[in-house]
Amino acid sequence: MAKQEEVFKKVISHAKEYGYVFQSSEIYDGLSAVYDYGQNGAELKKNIREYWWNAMVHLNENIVGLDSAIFMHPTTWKASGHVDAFNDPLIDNKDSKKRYRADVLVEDHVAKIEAKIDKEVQKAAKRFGESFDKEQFLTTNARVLGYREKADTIIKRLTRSLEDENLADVRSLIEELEIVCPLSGSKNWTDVKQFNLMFGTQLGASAESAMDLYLRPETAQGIFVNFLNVQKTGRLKIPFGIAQVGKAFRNEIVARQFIFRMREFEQMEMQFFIKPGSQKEWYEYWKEKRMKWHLSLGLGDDNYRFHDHDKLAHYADAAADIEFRFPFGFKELEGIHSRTDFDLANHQKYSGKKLQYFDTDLNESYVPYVVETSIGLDRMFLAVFSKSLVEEELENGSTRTLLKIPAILAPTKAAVLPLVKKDGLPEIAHRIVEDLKWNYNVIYDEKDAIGRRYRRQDAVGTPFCITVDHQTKDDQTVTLRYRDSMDQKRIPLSEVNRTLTSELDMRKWLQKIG
RNA sequence: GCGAAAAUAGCUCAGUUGGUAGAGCGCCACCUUGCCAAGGUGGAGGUCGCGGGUUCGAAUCCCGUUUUUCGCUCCA
Repeated sequence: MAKQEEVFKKVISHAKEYGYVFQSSEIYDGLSAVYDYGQNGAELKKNIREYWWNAMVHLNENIVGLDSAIFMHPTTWKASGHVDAFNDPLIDNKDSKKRYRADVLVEDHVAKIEAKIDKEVQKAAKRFGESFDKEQFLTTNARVLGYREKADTIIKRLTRSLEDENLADVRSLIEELEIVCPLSGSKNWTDVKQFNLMFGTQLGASAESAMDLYLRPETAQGIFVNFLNVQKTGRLKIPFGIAQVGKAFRNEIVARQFIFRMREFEQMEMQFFIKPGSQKEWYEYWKEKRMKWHLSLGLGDDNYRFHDHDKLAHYADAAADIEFRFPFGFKELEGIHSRTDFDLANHQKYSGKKLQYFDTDLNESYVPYVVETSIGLDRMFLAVFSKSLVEEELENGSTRTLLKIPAILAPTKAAVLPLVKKDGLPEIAHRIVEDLKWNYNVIYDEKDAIGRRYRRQDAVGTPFCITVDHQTKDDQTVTLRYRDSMDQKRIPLSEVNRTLTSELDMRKWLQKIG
């Protein structure tokens, strides 16, 4: 455990030291759970985004892209369920220091009452044997009716209090029911506090005409509300997908673990629209497809695993996470959800606009079902970065700090280095940079001994070094040095661009997806 | 949000019973070397997270606060 912590600390300081991730507003003491990406972080993030976009949008004929706005009509969030579900009334127990959802505490209490009803039913069934009529018993037995009424009254009062945002009454309810903390058995509760996980803001410059808005807590809804626009203008036939990358915002109660859980984060989501009833097979299809995408980067197959959800979100009929072995353990990296027609049907209901697809094969209209893949770009960044950072023991006993980011994602693809900064070598090196920069992000470095420059590039994650020496002037060859193996080979100057092209060919990487 | 720990140079850290801040690495300039870092010379960089208090005097003691990490909790 202590070792894990050490590794994670190293990841964080390396990310800062080499211009990948800085804390936001650092000169003002920082802002909690908000981070900025530096010169190299911006490149890595962009490359991950591109790798995803190519794999999803360009390599699938039936998937198209979208870039919808962060602001959306407020009703969107009613339809999506976020207004209700993202508002949690929470209560703390002062003795056990545990926090609970107040409504869940009450619901659990009601469940206990309902368990008593079941018990009565079982007892009666035993007593009456085959002549037992369950329906009749439930509607006539005095004890059962008493329990029933009690349960209904509680739920009604809870529902009304929540609707009226009367949190004081929720607390009174908990006290009147003498609900105790499951852990400490204590009835020593704090007030019920409301936590809104969505960020609010206003549209309109003057206060009177302002409209309350939320910053989107997920990008998916932008896809759903544009479903018909895209389908019709793109002449798309089911099954088809819409993909989008963009910022989302959540006012997390606890946002922690570096860039793993931030208040402002970036999602890469794809909503795949399908025929109702086919969700099971598409859900399996995308689980497998997405896992292959991850494995294509070669970060280590045993660092990934599926985690199937038992408890499902309000919209889903099946859900699984792809978990990654982060420095602090296996955690969710991507989610694959079978969302049924929950979102489209609700938008249809709230907007009064038909969101249906006419299936020419079946000769009928229906609201499509949706299978979603949703990956956190920042989490993917952390996965790549943390797994790439290694300290390597060399044969001579020294250690080498190495950031072996997959070459396709590396911020800088190659460093061009003159062996010495005289005898015309810098000029040749500069010419190489001039040539390569049209295709790749490359840098020039002439400071310090060549070995040190190699190590510098190792630490910042540059996969290739191209070294110009005196021999270059004689036979037009340079040394190509590989970051991971430290191997070097001589190649003709004229081959440099082609060699990089082959090493960095997205086809070569993405074809592993199959 | 509760509890614990921490915050000193870009990074990692030292700093004695309270007496005006140091190292290593890194960075910059010049010299030297020239295919796997840590040769030489010179240099830049810190109101010791921030704000109060105690004191003749605070990086050091006290209170508050911010940020980070860990545990609990939460996580569509």
